Amino acid sequence: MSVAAITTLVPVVRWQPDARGRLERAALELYAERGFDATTVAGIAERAGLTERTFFRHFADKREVLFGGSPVLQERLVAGLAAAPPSAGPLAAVGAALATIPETLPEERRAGAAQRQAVIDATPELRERELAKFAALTAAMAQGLRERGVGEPTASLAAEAGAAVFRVAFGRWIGGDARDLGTLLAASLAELRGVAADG
Amino acid sequence: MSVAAITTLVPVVRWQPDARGRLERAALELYAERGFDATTVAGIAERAGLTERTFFRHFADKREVLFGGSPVLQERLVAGLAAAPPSAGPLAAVGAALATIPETLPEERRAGAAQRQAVIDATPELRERELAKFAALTAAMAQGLRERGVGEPTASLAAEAGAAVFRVAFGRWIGGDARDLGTLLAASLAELRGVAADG
DNA sequence: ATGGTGATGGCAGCGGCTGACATCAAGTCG
DNA sequence: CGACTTGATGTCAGCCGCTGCCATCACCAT
Repeated sequence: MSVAAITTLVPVVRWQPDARGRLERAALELYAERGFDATTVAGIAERAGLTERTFFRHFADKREVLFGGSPVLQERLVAGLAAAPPSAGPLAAVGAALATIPETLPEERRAGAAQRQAVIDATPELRERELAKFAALTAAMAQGLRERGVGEPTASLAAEAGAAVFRVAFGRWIGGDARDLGTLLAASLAELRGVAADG
Repeated sequence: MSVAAITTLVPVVRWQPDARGRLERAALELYAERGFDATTVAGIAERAGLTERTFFRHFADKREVLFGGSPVLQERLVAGLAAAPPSAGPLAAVGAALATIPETLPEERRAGAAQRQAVIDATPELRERELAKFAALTAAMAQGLRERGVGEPTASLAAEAGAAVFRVAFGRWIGGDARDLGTLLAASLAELRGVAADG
């Protein structure tokens, strides 16, 4: 038996790629199968072919593993705000930022997003974390608006409005609305404008 | 030595009163002195003259001990909504509900509220819990408005507006604004109305 | 007296999370 | 080409949050 054959029996490369992604997928599967409370971090790591200690090197805690996409989304939104034409008003700039979201959440990810949301909705601890992520997102957008020269409280209000639009559109998207996310975002924003124009 | 004297050496009553309140005070003190993370539940219980096990009979977890007043506040707000005259519009009803808050948070509690808020602001885990409590409060107010016949999305928007007003007024109150909480709430609500009337 | 009730204590144990140290493939540089 | 560094992972010990289970015992009703 050659040396090459031996080294092939044992992993050729020391570590399989994308440890973080494997942990995220394993966690979502287990949370969906058994529930969040009945899932142990050791169990997640085992399914991912890793150890518990490694899990905590990638994620701060057992909840955070479901929110790995949050920083990406936040960066995109802030970048979208900065890229909006200077002439655009606060809500128009927010709309431009929201319009970049489908790049992060294309149609292929709809089913996965829905599964993830079902898990979150079923677990108080995860809903709490989701609120915190939303608050951070809203604060970042308010900051981005201020950097465009928007004053307070307009910046905070517009950011809150943007968050509300996202919530509504995202809920429709994972709820099975046939329209794509970009269309839903635009429609929800238009509805908000309609409501604001009334009473 | 009489039997009466002996029973006085050892506690006359089996348990000191207000175990829950003692735990709340001990926790706030320790969180303020050493920080949330450096405080153990066993330490809180010890300062309160109880055991760790008893702490968890009164509070679901280490964070919840700072939010014992939340259900009371929520009940008052919902009751205030229900008590507002039927002719009052959504935001006026919310204003009437907010006006009942100073009964729960009178001037004497300002210093304690400020200390508590400083601890919360210094601890991510506690800020997360605070967000959850606020969300619950907002949902309860939206529900109360719906029971007054207010439709969606007006009910949710008015509830969010009420929460924003409370946040602003409360922040000013614990920030040392000389006006009392009732005045601050009314002023903040008036400012919101002003903003809404503009662009 | 007798027995029920409710708040608390004591104890064992799981699991989340952390610090410290070891391992070892792959890259870097002389 | 060999020594040295780097970085992702493994291993282990240990604290602490949190829970289930059973015991205790003042108080209260009958």
